Amino acid sequence: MEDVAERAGVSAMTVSRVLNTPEKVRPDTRARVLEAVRELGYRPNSAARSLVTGRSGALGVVSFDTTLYGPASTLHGIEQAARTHDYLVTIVNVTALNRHSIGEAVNRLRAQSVEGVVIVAPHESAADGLRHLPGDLPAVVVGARAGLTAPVAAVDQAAGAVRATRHLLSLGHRTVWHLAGPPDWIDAGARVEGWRSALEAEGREVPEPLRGDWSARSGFDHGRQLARDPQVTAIFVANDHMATGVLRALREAGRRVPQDVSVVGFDDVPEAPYLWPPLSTVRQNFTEIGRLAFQLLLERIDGRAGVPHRMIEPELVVRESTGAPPHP
Amino acid sequence: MEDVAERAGVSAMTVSRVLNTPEKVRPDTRARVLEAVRELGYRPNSAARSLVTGRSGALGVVSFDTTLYGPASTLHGIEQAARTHDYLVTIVNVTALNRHSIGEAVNRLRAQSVEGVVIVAPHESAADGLRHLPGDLPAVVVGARAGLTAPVAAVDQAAGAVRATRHLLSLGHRTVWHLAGPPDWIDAGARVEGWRSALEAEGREVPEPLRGDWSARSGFDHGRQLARDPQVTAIFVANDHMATGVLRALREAGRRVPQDVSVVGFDDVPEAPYLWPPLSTVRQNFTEIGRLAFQLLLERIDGRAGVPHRMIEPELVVRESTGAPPHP
DNA sequence: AATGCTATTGTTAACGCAAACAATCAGGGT
DNA sequence: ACCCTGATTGTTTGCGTTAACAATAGCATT
Repeated sequence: MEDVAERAGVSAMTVSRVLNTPEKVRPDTRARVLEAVRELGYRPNSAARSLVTGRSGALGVVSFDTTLYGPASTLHGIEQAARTHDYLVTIVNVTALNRHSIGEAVNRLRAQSVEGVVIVAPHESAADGLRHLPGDLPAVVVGARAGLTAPVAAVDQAAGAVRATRHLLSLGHRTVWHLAGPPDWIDAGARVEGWRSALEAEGREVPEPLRGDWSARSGFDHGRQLARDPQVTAIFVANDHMATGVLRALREAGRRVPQDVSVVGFDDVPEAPYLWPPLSTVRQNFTEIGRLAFQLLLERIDGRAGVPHRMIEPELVVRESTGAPPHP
Repeated sequence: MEDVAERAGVSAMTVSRVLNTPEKVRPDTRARVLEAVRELGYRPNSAARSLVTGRSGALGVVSFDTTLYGPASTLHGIEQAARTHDYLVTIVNVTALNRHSIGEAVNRLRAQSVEGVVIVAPHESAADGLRHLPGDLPAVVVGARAGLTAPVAAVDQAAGAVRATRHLLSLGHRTVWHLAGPPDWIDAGARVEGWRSALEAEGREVPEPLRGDWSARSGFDHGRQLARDPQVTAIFVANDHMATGVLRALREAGRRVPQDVSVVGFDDVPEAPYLWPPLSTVRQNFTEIGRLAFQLLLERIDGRAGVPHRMIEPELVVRESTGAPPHP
């Protein structure tokens, strides 16, 4: 910086001003400085800058397996929003969501002086870790239950499940079976609750839900079981990947979709319209969640606002995997 | 740090040593210092540390849309490997891979003092940007053609295409049609070349390849066209998502898979075994690519080695979407 | 007891930048 | 000509850490 200053015939401080508050420097000197910067290929040192300002321009994201469609999209949304505000995003994947692993991940990020963290924590078991977040680091949680000290951004999973279930009932099905996600996942639990409440509101029988693990494999396995029961005419599957497996199981068992059995998924993955048949599903806007999480975090970093909890409404997308039940 | 030093009755330098080179400090003083650190809740300031050491402990990853399965998995592999070596990973997504956008992304990362960058750049048009990388920043490229100044880690796409094509020929098909990826993608081009060379090596007719855009939708669209041609008995599709669309198109046209038409995909996405029928495909180990890229980058950062180009061999996975051609 | 080592700890300075305050400059009014 | 004001630029200082060197302590050897 000193070299630049000398070349432009000004002091180092003026160079600093040109870079940070250009409007406070006369246009002609500003031009001289910029020219010198260009000629010397000068790049400010971010470490020195954060040392003195206390700001790093970096955010942390703690996530469970960003290979999954949901977390990957959320991360993408966060990164997009962060980029427009000149923040960089640093990620830490955790293989388990418990108090220890979350604490460690947050500490690693904090050691890098991130200004705040977004924790994508859709597990019940993460709750403990989330309650013990350091109080001095701005944090936002995605997809957790409310009631934390940190703001939460989430999709209203239960509402989505209600819509899926009502849709199937409105087509004339007597009741709706449910292939749920793993017990520890908050989203899975909320979808079960939504499904159950929708059935109960109409006074329908509530079958025992099955438990999958989100994978197409588990959808296939449980799908075979459901296919054997002629009573089953409508299935609400907790995500599209499992629904993919269910579709295959039904087909192998000779049950046609949607003539014999209707299927609704959850997520609306990009392939959903091109499965066979095109899958009716509940779309959650992960990118929007990411954007929202970033907004909340920014408010926190800037010291604004309290502990808002924001819900995003999911949207039912009706395609060809749902229809009226067969006439017996 | 001064406070910790005082509390432990040592100098600040000793505190620094306890944290960085604990073996150089007597066990009892080390214990005292650690105790003081704990009591005061002291955390070293990474900005000050990198200011003086010139190392930040952060890597950058520039990628095109980490929502896609391949880039997401690669990123995951990089992050995993980085974590075991105490590096943190900062990501920048770019929406286009040209010289300008790559340069900008790299500059943003460099402004944050990353020690090196991995560029996931499977586009032909990225080549220009990759040739103009700053020479003073360690960089590794994933999925580009060789011939750069930076090391390249890539899956041998052509070899995978050869395997897929040979597999179909060995089942008795006269020739193999190809639904390729977008022209600008290096992987797409390499797969076309592999497919073509495998056909030519056997003296088979080489049909005009179709061009999709990786999406299930484009697979569906082109699949309908292929389904109309009774000559078509074997299709090599450049990725699994498009193959998903092709399967649906064939089904709608009344052509059975694999009895009438065989289909091979590429990638082996987690859902591939649960499509209907289970998809034969070429598996590329993205996680391994990520790990490899990190290794190469680490060598670069540590000043070891030259410009190695490493290829990973993909693996053909035969499932139920391929079989012998129909007897005419 | 003196010597020479090694292990351990301390002191000084510098990393590159921006905050706070100080100085200077240009113009407007009297 | 003089003072006042606001705009612009400069000077000093400190952010928290570690590298480099200096000093001391501890111990074995003669």
